[in-house]
Amino acid sequence: MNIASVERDCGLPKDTLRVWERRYGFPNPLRDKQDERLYPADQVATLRLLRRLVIAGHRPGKVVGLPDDQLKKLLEKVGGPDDQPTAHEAKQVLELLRAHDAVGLRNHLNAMVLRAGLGAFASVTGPRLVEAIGLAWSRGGLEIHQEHFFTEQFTTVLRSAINASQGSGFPRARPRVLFGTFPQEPHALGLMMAEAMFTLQGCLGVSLGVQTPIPEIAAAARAHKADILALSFSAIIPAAQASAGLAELRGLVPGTTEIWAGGACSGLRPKPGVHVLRELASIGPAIEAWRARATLTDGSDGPSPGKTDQFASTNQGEQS
Amino acid sequence: MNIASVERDCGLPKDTLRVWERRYGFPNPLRDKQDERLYPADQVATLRLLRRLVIAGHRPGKVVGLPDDQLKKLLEKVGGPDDQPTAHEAKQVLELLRAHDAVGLRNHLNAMVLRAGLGAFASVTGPRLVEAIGLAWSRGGLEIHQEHFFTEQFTTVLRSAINASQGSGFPRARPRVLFGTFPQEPHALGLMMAEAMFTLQGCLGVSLGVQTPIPEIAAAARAHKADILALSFSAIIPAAQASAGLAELRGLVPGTTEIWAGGACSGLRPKPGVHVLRELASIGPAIEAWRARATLTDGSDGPSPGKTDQFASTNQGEQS
DNA sequence: ATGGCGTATTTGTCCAGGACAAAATGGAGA
DNA sequence: TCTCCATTTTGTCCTGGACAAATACGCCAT
Repeated sequence: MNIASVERDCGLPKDTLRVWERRYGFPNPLRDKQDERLYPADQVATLRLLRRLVIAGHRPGKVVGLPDDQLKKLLEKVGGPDDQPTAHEAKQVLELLRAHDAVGLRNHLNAMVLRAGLGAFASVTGPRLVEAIGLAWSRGGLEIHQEHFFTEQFTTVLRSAINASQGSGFPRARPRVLFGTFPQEPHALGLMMAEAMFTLQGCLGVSLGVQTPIPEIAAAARAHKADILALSFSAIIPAAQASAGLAELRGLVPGTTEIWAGGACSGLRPKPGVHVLRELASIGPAIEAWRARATLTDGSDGPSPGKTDQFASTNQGEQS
Repeated sequence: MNIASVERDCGLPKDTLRVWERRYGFPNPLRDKQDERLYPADQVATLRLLRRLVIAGHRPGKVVGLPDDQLKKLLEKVGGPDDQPTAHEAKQVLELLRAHDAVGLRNHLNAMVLRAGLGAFASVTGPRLVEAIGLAWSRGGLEIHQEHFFTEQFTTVLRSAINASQGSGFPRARPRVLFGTFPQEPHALGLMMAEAMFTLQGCLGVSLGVQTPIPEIAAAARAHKADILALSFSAIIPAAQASAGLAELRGLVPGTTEIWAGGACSGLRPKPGVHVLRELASIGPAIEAWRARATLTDGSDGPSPGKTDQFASTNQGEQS
């Protein structure tokens, strides 16, 4: 396996792979006749363990080079003790995942949506479930393909629930909302849960999907005459990048378009012209507030700017 | 904009950006105080044009360094003259896209599915539409965000059609099908259209989504006891990589699991243990053939291997 | 003990410029 | 017109050095 394949499969950049080898002596790939690195399968597997540990907060210098069994022992400890209520809710999902029961998983997720209602599912149950699955993965209790499989089923269930709720209710023309993520952000579930929350308020949202270049997001916002630009940030986005990207975006879209940012990214801070919604449940009230502002200013061009800080709730429940 | 951002936004690897600069004198980025490249926005825009031209078959040595207006002139010529029937079908969709009409686009796509029926849509109309949109993009007639937007709407419509058809019809337990793409392949539409074709035959398919590492695909196939592993390849996958990946995968899954590969990738060739389906419409007959083989061998462990070449149709209509 | 702050270490990303194989091109001969 | 071989083009990989941002550590004051 060459260095480009390892980069794709493990998510570790080429430069990082080379510098780990230089500094820590691991990985220790073979070389082909042109002196290019050839990574054996077992080292690639170890690199995947290492990536999980690094994401979980371990420092490369402390863990790179350790034998596999020690790495696995460390992995079991990440994330602290099991969160009881979450564990209970997620337990059955994990069991279905481990049993590879596609039909059962789909039915179970559908039942969860029906029981909780779409609003509670998208703002509370769903995020909690996604977090639990991510935690299980980082502990090594799930294979990558099981996480892919979960994502796919979750997407299907939530998407059809959104579609179903779109026709009903009280559809309103405004605010017009555009959804998207930055190019660094491949995580689609947080975005979709946000979309659900907006849909429940009668907004007909339009999604660009994940990983759209910032100038393109801005161009789309202008083209759609969006009232609100909703961006989702998972924990993997470095705080500085999120901040810089939001500033760039703020400069590219008209002042009448509000920017709402949410997600588990720790570096998300409210700034002039950028609202931060710490949890998905606050989307509903925020839309109501927007509409109140809109009618106040005659509703033709959206609300006037200002009153930013009412969005900066202190709660920090949500995750991507 | 630093080199990593440009890599993400333009899809050109860092090494390529540096070597173009060295060889052709373009791009010609500024430098910050640590002597690192800073790309101005206009050069990034030109790089996007260049990427389109290179994908369309132009050689970097001939086009890198040319002024923007010449590049745009070249872009208008790529893809040959308009394909008349396709152009007619896609015209309204393009108009809706250019008008940023979310509701209209959704309704139009839904109407297309209803008019053609899911089978014809997923195997003929849909691929043709996707190809026309891709062509329009490579000619510069569409912004990136418009293509994202189209993908999102297309996904939503097709996904709900698949869901709706899943309950009805004559669900059969076999064959069990697993869908996925290689890590290099981010294109989800081809995969989903294939999923639709399988679903119409009563298969309850399970999707891993895009970009799953090959060992993980194999692990999932074993875990789900898949009868068929369906892989989608778009034109961006180099022939050699597709071939090598399929060989690797073939060695990792049991002989009772068939591998079916399809898509616009030119390098896709049938080989021992790997079936190539050149067009989506051939999926239906192929499943019937599988079932005939399955009952022949008592249907408990799937059909015996062999009779590979019946799948290697000569037609080449499909695209990813 | 606890919290704030300045210094030291760690870590990821970038650079230059060379090398080479795979792919594409072009020309010669059948 | 087609096939085959030499030549050019092109992308990706290499080494080893550099540096800033992030993180940990030691110190002092409360």
